[in-house]
Formats: sequence, structure tokens, C-alpha cells
Amino acid sequence: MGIQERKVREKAEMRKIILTAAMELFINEGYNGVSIRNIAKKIEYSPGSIYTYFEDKDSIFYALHVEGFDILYQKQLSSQGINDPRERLLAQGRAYIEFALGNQEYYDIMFILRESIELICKEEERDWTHGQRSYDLLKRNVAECQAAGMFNDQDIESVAFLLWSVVHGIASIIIRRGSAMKNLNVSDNQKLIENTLKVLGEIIK
Amino acid sequence: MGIQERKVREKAEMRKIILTAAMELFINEGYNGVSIRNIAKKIEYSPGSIYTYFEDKDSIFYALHVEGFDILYQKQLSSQGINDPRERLLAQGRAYIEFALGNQEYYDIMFILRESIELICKEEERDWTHGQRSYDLLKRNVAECQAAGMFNDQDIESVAFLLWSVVHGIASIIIRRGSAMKNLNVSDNQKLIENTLKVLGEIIK
DNA sequence: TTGACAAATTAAACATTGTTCAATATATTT
DNA sequence: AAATATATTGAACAATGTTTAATTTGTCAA
Repeated sequence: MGIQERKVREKAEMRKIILTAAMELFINEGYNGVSIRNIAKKIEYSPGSIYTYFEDKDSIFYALHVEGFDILYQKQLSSQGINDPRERLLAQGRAYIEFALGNQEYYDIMFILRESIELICKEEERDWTHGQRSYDLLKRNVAECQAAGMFNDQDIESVAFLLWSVVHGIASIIIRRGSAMKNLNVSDNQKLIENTLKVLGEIIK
Repeated sequence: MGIQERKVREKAEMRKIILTAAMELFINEGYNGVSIRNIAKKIEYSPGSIYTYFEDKDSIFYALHVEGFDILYQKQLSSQGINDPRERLLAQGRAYIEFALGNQEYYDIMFILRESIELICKEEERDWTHGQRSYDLLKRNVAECQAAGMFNDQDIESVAFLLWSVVHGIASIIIRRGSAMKNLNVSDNQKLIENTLKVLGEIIK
């Protein structure tokens, strides 16, 4: 049954085309540039056709949200080879922030925008496994840091949540307030990240 | 010139009525419930009248954003009486998270939503003084902690930004992912905050 | 190849949105 | 009381997400 398989493949390809168009619009034209009609115009289809491939607009953002988690997880894995637990944890933190600031639109969709997140909360079939995978990796690293003598006997869950909060806080502040950062005397993002990680490195012991 | 003053007062009152209606809609009906027409219906005016008092919809969110910063600053001041710098800093952190979780809609408007933040970034006349005031208070407290021997000789700006990132990270994660938190094994917000602050207290020395 | 069936595509329509504007009503000043 | 300024309205506009009937396209059996 080669035809059916081709159809499945073509459907997936079309979904990917739509997602790429949506992401390009988001990056180039901003959030308000992402409309069903703009996406349709970009891929030279009629607006109604989009609904053959996605239930609604929020589902498009949800799919991009899933894409983002895959990219993030791959980036996390790449710094997983470091042996020293503390260095590995710091590298993960750096990788996380680098992903967030290098893919601000993805990060926005994954963690800040309402659109894709409301879907996770409301519908049962949609799950949080993508984030869970990354978060479990963080917890494992925290546990190994603890086994190496760090974090005294703190609750692993709390430490992990705290560390996630730090990097998410840094990323989301910069993403939302990047243009208004001059008033905070923080001119250079890169320098800011370095300083912050340095402080974090001093503090986490 | 009593009439002119009355007119100014009435204009301010009407603005406040609109803002209250907008906030109630946001709290009760969610973000999508806040439309110019819904606000107008709630205050029994025509939609067009809103534009006598606010330039556009984003300006309404900006005004709420300013309101939120005033509430936050008052809450910050209330824990400013604590003498011990470290305890004062921890109390500020707790106050910040309490404000964020106790006024999630305000916090959303102040720090997470695009609508009110884009205005700050684009227009020159709108400034960041409200946030600046709170942030300066944080920096002052960090400096006094450092004077008391904490934070070694770290850069004050980096430490302040890091601490802000922590509390903002915690708050914004819970606000955006509150309903999906079961999957993270973090059932109770209050317990989570306590644990996190405890860990933070151990770490910050 | 033809006819029947399934799926994809389209354009038009619908309700709702933010916003503008001419007309109207109200309030203030002269 | 007339003139002027301000506030309010409801209709209009363009753009949005979404639905649907009609049409085209593709697939399979006879």
C-alpha cells in the first residue's frame, strides 16, 4: 500500500510547510504577522486549506512548541558528555540560555505565549512529555551533583525547580524586555549571561 | 477654576472605571474576554467612548501595568523595615513571589504579556521608571548585603539581576504552567515556594 | 477507460475584533 | 441666549479565526 504511506508523508510535509511559514512570519513580522490568511498567502494556498492540516490556530502554535522542545533537548544532550557533575550542570544552564536567546521566538512559543500553553492545560490528550524529558535530565544532573557532595541534603525537586527558574527567569526577562534593557544598565546580553553564570557558579556549591 | 479641576478629576475617574472593568474581565473571563466592546458593555457606554479616555487597547494594558507596579512597590516597602540585610532580602523575595501569585493577572500584564510591554519598548515618552524604582530597591538591598559580608565581591548588578531572575522565573512558570504542574510533581504552590526559598536561603550566603 | 467514491481545495460567508468618524447630545463660556 | 467646546453614540471599515457548500483532484474497482 505505497499510496497510503505517500499520503501520510505528504500530509506531514504539508504540515511542516505550514509550520515553517508560520515560524518565518513570526520571526520576520512579529506575533501579529502570524495570521491564517498570511500563512495561506505565503504557501500559496487558500486560508481554508490550513484547516485540513491543523484543527485551529492554537494547534499550529502547539506544534511549533513541540518542535522547540526537540531542538532544546538535542542541545541539552550535546553538553551531556561532560564528566564533572558541577561543570555539566553549569554547561546545561548555559546551553539552556543560549537556546532561549538564540531561538527567542521558539522560546516564546514554548514558555511565554498563552496560545500554545493553554492547549496543554485544557486538553487531556496533549501531554507535557516533551518538557518532562528535558526536566528529567535536569533532575538527574542535580541528583548526580548531590551525590558528588553538592547541595547538602536539599530536596532535589526544589533545587531543580530553582535552577530552572533562574535560567527561565533570565531568558524570559531578556526576551520580553530586551529593548528596554538600557534603562537597567545591562547593555550587552552576552556579558550579562557570563556575569550571571559566574555568580551562579560561585553561589552553587 | 473649579470646573476644569472637576473635569480632570472626572476624566481620571472614568479612566479608573474603565481600568477596573478591564481588570475584572481579565480575571473572570480570561485574556480573550477583554475586548473594547466587553469593557463598554460592562460600564454601559458605547465602544467608541473608550477612545476618549485611552488611545488604544494597548494603552489600557499599559495603564494596568503601571497600577501593578504601584501595588508591588508598596508591598516591597512593607518588608523594608527588617534590619538584618539577609533576612530583608529574603523577605523581599518572598514578597515579590507573593505579589506575583496573589495578583497573577497584574503580574501577567506587567511582565509576561506582549501588549503592555511593547509600548514601553517602542514609544519614547513611556518610560520604565515604575519598574526601575522597584529594581533600585533590590539593588540597594543587595549592596547592603554585600556590605555585611555576603556575595564576596560579586558585581552588584549581576547579583541583583540573578535574584530578580529567580523570583521572576518561579512566578512566571507557575502563572503560565500552573494547571500543568501536576506532571512536574509540584502539587502545592505554597509548599513549593517555601522549599524554594529555603534552598535559596541556603545557597545565598 | 469509465464510473463511483474519497479527499483536498477553494471562495464565499459568518461572527467578532480594534478603530475611525460624522452626527448628535451635553456642557461650558461668552 | 448664542456660540463654542466636549462627550457620546452608532454605524461603518478592514482584518481576524473559522465554517461550509461547491468544486476540483486523486484513487480504486469494474
